Amino acid sequence: MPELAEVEFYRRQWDVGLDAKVLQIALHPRKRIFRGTNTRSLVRHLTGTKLLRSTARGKQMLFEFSGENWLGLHLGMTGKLRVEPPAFRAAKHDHLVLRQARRSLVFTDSRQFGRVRFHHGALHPEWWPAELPQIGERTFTRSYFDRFLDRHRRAPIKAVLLLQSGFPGIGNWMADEILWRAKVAPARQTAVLSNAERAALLREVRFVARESIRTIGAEFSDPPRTWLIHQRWKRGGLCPRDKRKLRRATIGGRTTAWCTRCQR
DNA sequence: ACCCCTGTTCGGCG
DNA sequence: CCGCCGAACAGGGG
Repeated sequence: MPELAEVEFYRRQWDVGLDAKVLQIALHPRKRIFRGTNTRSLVRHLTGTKLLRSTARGKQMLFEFSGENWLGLHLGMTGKLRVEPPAFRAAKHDHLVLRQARRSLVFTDSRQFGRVRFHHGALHPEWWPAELPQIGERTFTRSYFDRFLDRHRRAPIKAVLLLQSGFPGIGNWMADEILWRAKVAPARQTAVLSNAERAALLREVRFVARESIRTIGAEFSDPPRTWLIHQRWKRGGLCPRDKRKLRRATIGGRTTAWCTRCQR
């Protein structure tokens, strides 16, 4: 499920638990979701702390707790955050439950492609990409964008848009949406893109990120009906612009939908 | 039953 | 060492 805007939506689900203490923590340390994480340390340090704030960078979320404690969550393909009553019983895929007096904060992920990390210390954890320019920040400039594309000249632009080290938060549907709006075919190598095509791509990267956060990120409401996302998984889905049947193929390792007429 | 999947990581190859 | 690709991870839904 989760790309930039969905991550933002789920992060906010736990806002109701801000400024409240974590009384108890329920987890199963052997689950794959905790790979590489010291769960004993997590439980020992986090119990009794207060949830102070949270942020997201791309698809990664960071929850800060009192006493210099940091919980990193990644939703993978099927992760979700939600809130349940205090005495709620965790179901099979509810891998982490933070009990507060008034509620339980729940992290669930059936496929466990997501991840739970923990860090105790005064500064951000080393795995937190604090310096990586985010789409929508002033640091995400045309020259930064160009330099990233130039480092991946032989790859199809679709694959490059999916690289989290350059486009934090972009996932499969957003990449298709961006390419469709910019009228660029997904298999084009970045090396052959014109200056005008690069400009269009950067413009649409920003637009799709901003608009999806405004709609999906705030209320999980649908993006405008004219967006490709509403057509791309339908059998016989049509290009919203010229009503031609969308083509589907695997590009950059992922199923890709595009219009062969308006994307060149 | 069978095929599909909004993500990341790792090993192989050039 | 770098960039690119395909497989693997795991479970649920159509």
